[in-house]
Amino acid sequence: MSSTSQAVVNHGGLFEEQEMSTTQMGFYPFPPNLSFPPLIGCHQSVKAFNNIIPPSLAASDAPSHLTETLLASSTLKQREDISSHLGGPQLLSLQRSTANLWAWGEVNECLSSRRNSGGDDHLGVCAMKMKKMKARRKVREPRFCFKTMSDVDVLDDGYKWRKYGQKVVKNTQHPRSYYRCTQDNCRVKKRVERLAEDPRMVITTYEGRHVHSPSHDLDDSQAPSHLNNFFW
DNA sequence: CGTTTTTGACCCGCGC
DNA sequence: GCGCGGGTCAAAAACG
Repeated sequence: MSSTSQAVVNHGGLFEEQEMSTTQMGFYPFPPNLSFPPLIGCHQSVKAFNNIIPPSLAASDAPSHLTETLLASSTLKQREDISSHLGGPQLLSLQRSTANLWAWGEVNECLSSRRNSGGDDHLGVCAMKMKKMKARRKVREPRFCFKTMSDVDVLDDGYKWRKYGQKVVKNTQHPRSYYRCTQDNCRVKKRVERLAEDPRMVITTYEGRHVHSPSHDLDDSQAPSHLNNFFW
């Protein structure tokens, strides 16, 4: 377990691993394998991230993707902090595109609730807000989006996807593709689109949680038991 | 022939 | 109430 996704779990305890109850709605803004403490604390779950982030991106040779993920999930001030912390002028900030509006809203709500309550109970407040939003809107599955520079639109994340729609969204020249996990009873969806400002960048948005392991691991149906902890 | 992709139609939430 | 736009459906086509 020297590199790869297994190492992702061993993040030195910087993140407090928290179980997510089925009643909580969640958005997971931070990859847990960053080498510095989180700047905000929405629902953080190591399991969540290992489930959502494609193993190819969680690999140790792709740290820039994860820092971009972090930046994409942060406020402007936080992005500045992160950039100065990492000293990375190459780091990019993600525009608040329509693809991320919901996610941004959740981050901001969690941020404000933490500021106002301050401390240990922010998670509870956040969960309550999520519940309210769930009641107000339709079904809100946990969402996570990130961007990466890639020639291919669909990244190999270990799961099997079936395309069920494509749409040209306003003010963009590249269509947005809609995929659904092919596994029975698994309602996870993902959207893939290219950034209008920089077509080299692919924005992938995952919605929902897988109820199974990646298809790669299903080949021999006798995966090590500890793997079950990765996927929720 | 089963599975996946394509694509126009339809649905529905939201702003005006 | 209406129109717009994003998301989904489903039939047909394409693929392996």
